[in-house]
Amino acid sequence: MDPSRDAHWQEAWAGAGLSRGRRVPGHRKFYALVAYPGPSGFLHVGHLRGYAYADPLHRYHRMRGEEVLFPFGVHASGLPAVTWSRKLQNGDPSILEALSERGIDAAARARLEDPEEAARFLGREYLRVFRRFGALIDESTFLTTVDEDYRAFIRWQFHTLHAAGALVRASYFSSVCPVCGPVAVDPSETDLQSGGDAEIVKFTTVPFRLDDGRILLAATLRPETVFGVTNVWVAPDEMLVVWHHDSGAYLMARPGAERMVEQHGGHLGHEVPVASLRGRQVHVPLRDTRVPILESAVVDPGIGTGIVMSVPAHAPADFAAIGALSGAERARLGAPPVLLEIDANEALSSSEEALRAGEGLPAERALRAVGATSLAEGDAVQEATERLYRLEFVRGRMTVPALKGVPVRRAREQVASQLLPLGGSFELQEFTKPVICRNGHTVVIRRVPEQWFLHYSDPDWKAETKELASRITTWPSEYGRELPSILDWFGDRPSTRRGAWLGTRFPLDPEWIIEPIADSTFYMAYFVVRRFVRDGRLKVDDLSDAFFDFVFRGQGSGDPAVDRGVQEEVREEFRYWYPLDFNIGGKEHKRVHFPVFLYTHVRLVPPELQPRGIFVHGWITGPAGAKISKKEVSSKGGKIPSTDRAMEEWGPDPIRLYFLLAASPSQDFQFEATHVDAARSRLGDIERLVREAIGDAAGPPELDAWLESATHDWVRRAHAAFEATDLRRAAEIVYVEVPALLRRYYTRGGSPGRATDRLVRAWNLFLSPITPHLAEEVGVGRFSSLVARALLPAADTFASSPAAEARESYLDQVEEDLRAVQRASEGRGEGSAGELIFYVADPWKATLESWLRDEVDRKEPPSVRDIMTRVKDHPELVAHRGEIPKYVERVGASLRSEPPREGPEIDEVATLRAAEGYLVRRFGFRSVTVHRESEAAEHDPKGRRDRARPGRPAFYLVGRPAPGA
RNA sequence: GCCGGGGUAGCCGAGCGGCCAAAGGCGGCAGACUCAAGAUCUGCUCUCGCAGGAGUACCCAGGUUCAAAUCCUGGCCCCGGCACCA
Repeated sequence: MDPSRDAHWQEAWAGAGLSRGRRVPGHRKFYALVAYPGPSGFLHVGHLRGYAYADPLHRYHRMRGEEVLFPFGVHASGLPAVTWSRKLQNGDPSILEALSERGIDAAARARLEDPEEAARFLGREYLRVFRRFGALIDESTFLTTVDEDYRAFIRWQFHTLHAAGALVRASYFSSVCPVCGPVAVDPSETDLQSGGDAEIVKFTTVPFRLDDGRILLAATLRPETVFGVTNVWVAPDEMLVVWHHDSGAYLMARPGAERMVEQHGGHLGHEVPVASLRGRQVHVPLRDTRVPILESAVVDPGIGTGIVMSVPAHAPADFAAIGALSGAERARLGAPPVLLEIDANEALSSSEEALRAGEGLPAERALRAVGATSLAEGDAVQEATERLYRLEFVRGRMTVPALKGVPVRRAREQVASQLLPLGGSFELQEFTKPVICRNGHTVVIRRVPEQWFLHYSDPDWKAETKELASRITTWPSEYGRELPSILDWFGDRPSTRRGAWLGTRFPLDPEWIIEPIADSTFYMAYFVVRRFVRDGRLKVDDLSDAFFDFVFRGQGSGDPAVDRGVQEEVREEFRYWYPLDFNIGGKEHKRVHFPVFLYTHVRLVPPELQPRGIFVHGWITGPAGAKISKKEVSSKGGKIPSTDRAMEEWGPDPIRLYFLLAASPSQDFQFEATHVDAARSRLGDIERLVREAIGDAAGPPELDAWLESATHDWVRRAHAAFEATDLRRAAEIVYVEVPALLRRYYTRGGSPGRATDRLVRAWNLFLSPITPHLAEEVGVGRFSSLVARALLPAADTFASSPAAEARESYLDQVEEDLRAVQRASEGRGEGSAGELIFYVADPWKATLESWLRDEVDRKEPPSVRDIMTRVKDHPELVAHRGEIPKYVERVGASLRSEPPREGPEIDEVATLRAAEGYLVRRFGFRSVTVHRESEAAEHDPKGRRDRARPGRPAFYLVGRPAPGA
């Protein structure tokens, strides 16, 4: 079809007001949306996937006569728009290019340096793209989460949640740039220059007291190994610093001390050179013993506190460091104690076994396993450390008297809690690698006191949410099974933060801004109200708590200052569209957005208004399943085209069809331009088939009956697939099966006429949900108004004829057999056959096979003996008793793996005779003749007629010599 | 580590106990059409074949079953999430 026509139909839909959701009392409704996107930049085709499912669902329901609502907004909260604006401000070339392509002049561009403006701009841009994609979005709902009316809504939501006891306060660790404010540390590096893949490690600090009362504060990941400490390491020639906290004074390296201040307060004091500690001893906590302070390069002063407790038996690095000491020093330390053992009953993997080979301390053996001998082999020592730690953590049990038999993972917690009352034991968090913010500052982890949390760990709230999760429909259903464990794992979440973020000020404390995940959990309800604001029937000032209490919860009588009638109308509107039928989103929402969406609805509305469904789709990936990178989306060489480029290249319908057919919605798949080409050419075929099928002449009655019946069947199945939101199945039926059916009808000798016309009318309508532009284009002249608002036919519009369908599948089977034989004879170079003679099985064989089938159903092996006993009493079969044993042998075994024959009996002879002309044409035979087995003796030179089975006629291909032979 | 998802023909991907040598597409081969190329259409695309069949196959190794790509056990490998990132 002509791609320039796409816009024509989009305007026609808009002109007809199709996208506008209307409340029609008494009509069924369908309300679904795609989880709104953040304004992080321009879109590529991958972003359209959710809409490729959402729009067909809406269109399907519209064509069932339901009222539908498909809203859209932009989740401007948080950093994405801020980051985008900053990039624009810094002259990011790809943004500048995209803007100039869209005709944005310098003045308009300058306005976009304001993040809120940028969010609105990108939102309108997304709307334009979705319109171009053919999605019928109700644009009167369009909002961003930084609009004042939305903020009023969010303030109400938080007042209400607070009143319901859903908010609590506690301290919290947050990644923050000391200059720019909070940042998200994640691999996408939206907020960062580098270090997005850093992980957070949590050290426990352990105090080692000097005789003078000062404390060396070591940091460890394995507090339980305090029982194996032989000495304390410090970095040679370093400077330590005193950290004052409460009444304590702790010595440690400066970087760690600074982290301690961030995370636990206090302040730093004077410096102390390591050299001044030389030769001194410290007391080991939880043990009545003293160990020496030693210097070693094993210590990196940047990690932890720069003070390391040495556990040579279990830490390969410590063992290696001891090896570098002088003999005298080593002698002073004595034999390092072994603290734990690996359960001998545990089955170990071969790599784990390797760690334990040979003699010596565990650390010694681990070093041997990786082939390291000295501290200089850093990577190998590191590997030994990681492998040994993992093994001991997962499989080890303590052997020290105080903790005998306790699994290491439990001992770790126990020791940590024993250390706590001693003072000086803190949690110290740090990144595994430097994290640098967008503006070049080093990101730190800071403790935020009095952070507001949403109290998702509340057992009652959680239980109610799990109950809701068990009621909703999920696609795929696996997600429904995952949800309970996700909800179990779900803990309290910070709901506010400070910094340069977009969002709504927290009404209970305007110092804080509501956190982006928390302000996007109930917005489905607000879309309904938004339309009234947009139409000017409500003003921002009208959106008071009293108003929302009434509209969403039916509490009170609304805001006295607002027109009563309008409030009641909004309430009605909300009651009409709610509950939400589907929340559609990518799999990234599985553990964050969808759970909080359920949680919030549980708190705010009664069960009958709580969500009905969640639809999760996978991602479009780059090669090898990797996440799409920036390079791949880049305008030139990128494999993933921008939305506009894709629309120009293919138009919306091929992409929509490609998305539906390429993979199951829940799976990730790689974008392949050649596959979109294929979808486009498939649509070309379909267009031709639809256009050619017009006519009103009757075809062969049996063929027409079959086509009619097959149509009954696919229409029924297509409805079932859409109703079950099995969109891929629906697409398969409409775009693969139906064209194949029509082609088969022609091959079988049908031609365009009344029968194809009827089929194609239904087909044309079914093309509309997924490829709406094509459906309109080919529907011109066939339908008086837009296809998009016509009603889909019911299956019963078409007469079902099991007999006609049985005849066709019989013929299918016959053709399959013929082809198998032809293949074999062609392999011998015999060329194609000239004559075809059929022998149709005698009726007694059907009786016999039904007996065999009985035995199979009873799970008995077919037995000649049993059959022969039954034959005795059966006059019809007695006559054939000579042939029966052979037949049972031949057919009995294969019957087991054949499906039972279903459907009505057919007249094989008549069916084959009716198909004579077809078979001649199809296979190029000179002639086709059909005999009953019992009457075929003189026409069966090769004795093939015995092979005939009910439903599988025997045949003889009278060979014709190959040309030239 | 924990929690998910996966490993299917040259490639992308359906299937998830018997109708499976495995949908659909891409790529490849052959034929039709064309002066030719492209586009389009038709057929083929694991191996063998003594006529509708046999053999080998769905990561590997075992097991359950009359029957396994599909169920179970154990390996190996890949991908994602792990907390504020929507």
